[in-house]
Amino acid sequence: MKTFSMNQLERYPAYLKYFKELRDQGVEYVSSPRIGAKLGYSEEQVRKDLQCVSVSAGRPKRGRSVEQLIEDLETFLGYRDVSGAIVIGVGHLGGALMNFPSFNEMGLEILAGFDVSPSLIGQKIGGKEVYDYKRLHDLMPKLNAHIAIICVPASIAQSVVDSAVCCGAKGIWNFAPTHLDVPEGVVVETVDLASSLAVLSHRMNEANAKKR
Amino acid sequence: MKTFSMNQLERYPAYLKYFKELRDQGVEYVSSPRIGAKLGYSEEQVRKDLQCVSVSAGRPKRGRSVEQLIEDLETFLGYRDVSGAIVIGVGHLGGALMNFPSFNEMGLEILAGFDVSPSLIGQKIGGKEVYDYKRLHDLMPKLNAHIAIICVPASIAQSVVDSAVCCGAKGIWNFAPTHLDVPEGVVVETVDLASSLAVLSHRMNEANAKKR
DNA sequence: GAATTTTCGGTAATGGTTTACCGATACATG
DNA sequence: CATGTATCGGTAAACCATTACCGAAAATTC
Repeated sequence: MKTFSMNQLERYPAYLKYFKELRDQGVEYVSSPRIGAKLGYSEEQVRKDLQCVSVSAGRPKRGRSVEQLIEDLETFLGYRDVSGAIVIGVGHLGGALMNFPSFNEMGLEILAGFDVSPSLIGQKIGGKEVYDYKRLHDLMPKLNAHIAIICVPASIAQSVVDSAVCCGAKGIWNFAPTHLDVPEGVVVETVDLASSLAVLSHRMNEANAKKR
Repeated sequence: MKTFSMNQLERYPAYLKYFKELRDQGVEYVSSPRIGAKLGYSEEQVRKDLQCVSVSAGRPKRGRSVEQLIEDLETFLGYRDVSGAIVIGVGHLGGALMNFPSFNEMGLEILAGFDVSPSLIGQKIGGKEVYDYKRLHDLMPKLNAHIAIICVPASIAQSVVDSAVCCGAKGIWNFAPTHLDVPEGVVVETVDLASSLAVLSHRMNEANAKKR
């Protein structure tokens, strides 16, 4: 197995999803050009991406085994070892994530939510209990959760993260629009809607300018 | 103004957010090293990033004018011209986006939602009406919405996007976990949670492996 | 007002990612 | 069984992004 870049890593889930579709359709083999056409990548890029994660080689004129690719990618992405996570901040977004059905397929299990709002504490959202945020120190270690999903306002996100790290969080999935500092050994991944929107707007302007 | 990359574009919203915080604190000037320390970038990168969007030069020993930076970035990011958008699929996620308060600050105005569920049609979510999806062709042009925010299941996302494009959508903000094909002149930006999670998991594994 | 410090802008070097190309190989076809 | 074609893996080139460096300039200090 070769080395791979962050960009490649970001593409792998899309490959896996497509391969599962193919499997459901009964397709046994798939070629790089076909994959590229479907997902919007060049065939060279597809080949290079898959070479990094695939144990077996592709066969000329046929392509690669769909079943094998799925196995390789699931193993590579860690979808077969489940990590426990908690959601901190069960507002609209936090609640939506707790209701998200497909995290389980990705090796992520949301175990519980935490919030300060009395109207939420004790409720079940997406089948998981919402606990009082005060009980984080007590419950997070017991739940054996290593990922904290941060859905609180930006203004308090840093202090919430500090608490989560203190309770044993090794990964922070940050949905608050702010940069977070964490100690060595803890990882932060931020989902930044503002960035995504900036890219969309910019490309829309570009497309519009080109037209004229 | 120089050329800039997509990566830089993604960083600009974070800069802007920080500069607004500084303004609220009454800070008038800010230097690149200070910005970098706060946001986790190198000072060289900050300088290069800001040189691309800033009209005025920074001053040695002082830095750049916070007020000027905010103006430059807001103009550059298009936060001063508002685009109308609609949400298609008012489930947990779509509803959360309709309730999101800060899109207005980013030049995005959500005008309405569309869904097929009778229990949602006619409701108000985040102060905006939810209409029957059947009325998309009728209403989308009247609303003058150019962005469609896709929050439907992946299986129907492509057909929904085709309809939205047909109704005049020039930009697609895609929250469905699937690749979408659109005609020339239309832009798609996908928010891919699976990718983000893959990066988080991978970096957690790396951090964990390093520790030993 | 001279010396020191901080930050600046610009350019060069580095590192990383994507694209392009090429000979080899397995399958399909006649 | 020979020929043609689609796809493969690998390597080289091109492209883009980040990092490092340096002389200059504005503010501060003495």
